[in-house]
Amino acid sequence: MPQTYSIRELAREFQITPRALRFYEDKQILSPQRDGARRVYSERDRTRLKLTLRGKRIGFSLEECLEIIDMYNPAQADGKADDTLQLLRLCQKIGQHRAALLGKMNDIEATLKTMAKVEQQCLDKLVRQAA
Amino acid sequence: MPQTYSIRELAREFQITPRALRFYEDKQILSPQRDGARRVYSERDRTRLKLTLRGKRIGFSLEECLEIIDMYNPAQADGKADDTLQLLRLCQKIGQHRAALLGKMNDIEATLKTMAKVEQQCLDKLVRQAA
DNA sequence: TCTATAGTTTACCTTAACGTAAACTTATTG
DNA sequence: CAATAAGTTTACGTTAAGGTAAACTATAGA
Repeated sequence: MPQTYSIRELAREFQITPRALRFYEDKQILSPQRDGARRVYSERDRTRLKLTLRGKRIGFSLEECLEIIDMYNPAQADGKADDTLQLLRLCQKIGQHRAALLGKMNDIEATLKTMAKVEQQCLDKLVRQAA
Repeated sequence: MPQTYSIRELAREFQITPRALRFYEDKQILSPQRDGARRVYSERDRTRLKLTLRGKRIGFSLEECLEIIDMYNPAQADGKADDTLQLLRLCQKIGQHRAALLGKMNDIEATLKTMAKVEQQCLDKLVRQAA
């Protein structure tokens, strides 16, 4: 039988509160099963949560996270499958997201460079003071 | 004489509103001079704005942006200059920020990998449909 | 049986980052 | 001189992402 998790287990593992998990459910990011009234999270929920938190860390809103996750999640294997147009649109979206991510990478690299400079100046001063 | 900018010029250049610029001033990020009542932004303000927007794009709050900018800005050349302890603390902070940024880079790379996979699957399907 | 412990829903509160509207002041221009 | 256009302050509104409190249920252990 497949792994499942209680709300507290997931909360503890990812260092968030149960409230946040319920909130994400409200936002359609998670959709746990129920055991009576209790939420029972599946491995799929756990994965979606992980991706959500990853998205948040790089500055995406929950709405954006949801869009990205749903996009990359071929769970919609409904009857008629994806038609050509859908697939092409997906490719377009991927291109856009890739551009956004590469932009963020550039921003990070630029910041890292500045930091390295400041660190050098800083160390130089320290050396001079210790001399 | 040094370059200066009106609120509208800066707003247009960075695709934000004058309101946002006033807001950043309120948050101590910018501190434009005045010509009567009008704000006159210096090159320094422009740079700080640029760094702020860069920080925002990689998911930092305005408060974090301010901290980072002030840290990397050796404008506090006050009388007694930086003492050893201050410099060491700065190095520590830089280390922390670097770790955060590297973490974000990893998150981005992981996302890019997933995207590439999905794109491949997508293109495979398209090829099959077109065949 | 009493009491922790984990869980639930409902509902209002909070913070960040602005948006929006009102009411008013210069500066320029037809 | 009237009318834009750009700017100002003050103040209330809004959205996202939860926090927090109240009131209640279910279950496991002393």
